[in-house]
Amino acid sequence: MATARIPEATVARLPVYLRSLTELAADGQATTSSDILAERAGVNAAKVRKDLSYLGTHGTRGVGYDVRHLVFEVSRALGVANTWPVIVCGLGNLGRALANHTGFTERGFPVVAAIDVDAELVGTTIDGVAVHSPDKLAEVVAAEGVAIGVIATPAAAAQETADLLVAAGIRSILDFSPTVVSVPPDVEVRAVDLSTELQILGFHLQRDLPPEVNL
Amino acid sequence: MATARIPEATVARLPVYLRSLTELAADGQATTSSDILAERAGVNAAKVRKDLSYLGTHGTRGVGYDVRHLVFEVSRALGVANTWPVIVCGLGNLGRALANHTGFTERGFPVVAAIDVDAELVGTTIDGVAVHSPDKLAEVVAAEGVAIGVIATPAAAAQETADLLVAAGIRSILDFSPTVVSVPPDVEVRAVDLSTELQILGFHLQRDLPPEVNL
DNA sequence: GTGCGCTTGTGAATTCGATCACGAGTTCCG
DNA sequence: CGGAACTCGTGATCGAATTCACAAGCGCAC
Repeated sequence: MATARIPEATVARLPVYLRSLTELAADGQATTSSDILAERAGVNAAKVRKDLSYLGTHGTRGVGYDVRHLVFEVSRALGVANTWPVIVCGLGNLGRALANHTGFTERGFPVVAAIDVDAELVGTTIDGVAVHSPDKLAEVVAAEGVAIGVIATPAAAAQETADLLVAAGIRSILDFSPTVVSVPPDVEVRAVDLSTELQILGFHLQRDLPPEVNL
Repeated sequence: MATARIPEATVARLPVYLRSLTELAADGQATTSSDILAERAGVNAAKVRKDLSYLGTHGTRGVGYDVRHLVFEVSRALGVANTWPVIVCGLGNLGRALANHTGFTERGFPVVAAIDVDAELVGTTIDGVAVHSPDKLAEVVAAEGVAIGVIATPAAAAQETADLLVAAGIRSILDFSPTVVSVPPDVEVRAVDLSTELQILGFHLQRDLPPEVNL
């Protein structure tokens, strides 16, 4: 019962397993194996088995896993039954795209509000999402039961936005700005930095084309 | 000269260091220490020193690092001098935001073209980016010297898109679709999955609020 | 020039994650 | 019922990344 500690690396893979399992279920597969799951999730079979073992999940030796039961187990581990309302801060290109993104609501992360400094936007709604001014943030968070803040502001406003979110009681932040925001230790920040991702790809490209030696 | 192997984890941090260093330079700091850099980059000082040591970089004991020199070293390691043209595949909410995003060009990743299946869009330009039909992909890639493909299509089209990119000779892919695409081993894929990120945050939220025991 | 405070660079220790390899349970066939 | 084929669960091993801790180098003050 006491779900022992699940390693961070495993947690990061659970959503992928869950998607693969959902597909398998949709395909009418009643049962599956670590090999098949591994193939679908793009990892190796031993890792799948070890990851699933942390859930206390029991497959059946010689047979495999029951797809529906595994969907249930992984869902429970991830807490998919819960709904975590999200607020999007910053309605530039990216913020707008995120506010509109339908995939979030489907997975239990409805975007319930947005924040922007632009007085023209405040008071309007964007795809059904009401836009508020930053100084209303705490109020909105409380009213809507917001659990997760998304930072999609320009870099210069990111730290300030993070501070507002923290002050409003938010403890989970998804940060798309190209900065490192600092927050109290009990707040979790996941940074998604598109430029960094590209730069990592660029690094490897450069590495694979070595003839160019210096600048 | 022979830049020994730089660990993957270090490569992923170099862009962050580079940003911090650029800020420090803009602030007029001529010199800095691993402590200050660590603070700015959100990591610890020993890690900064070890990471920088892989670059063969030499700071000065008792003094610290010369900011300009370090900017130069990190830039060279990352190959920032190079320009890697990008093509965006799929012009939904996210694809459009990415195509418009100005930050990419600034960092050497200009979006030079876009692909979409929608016949209404093909032939138009979105923020100066020409939209082509998927069957022109190889042609466009060759003409524009595209180095990196971004997949921003719906999940169902992601694998197909990846196959097209690979066939067109692309070896670096940034994948925003909530899927695992399979590609030949010499192609690098970095997956950025927004739903997964949210689910990981959700997992920790659930963990920190344990009173709810079962469902 | 000597000593002190500061900061780097790096071997050593530790932690964490990935992978291997195999024992054990299950099904099915003859 | 016996054996073959299959697949899970997991201890053991391996490797990568992080962290520790300290010797060595530098600059300044006196």
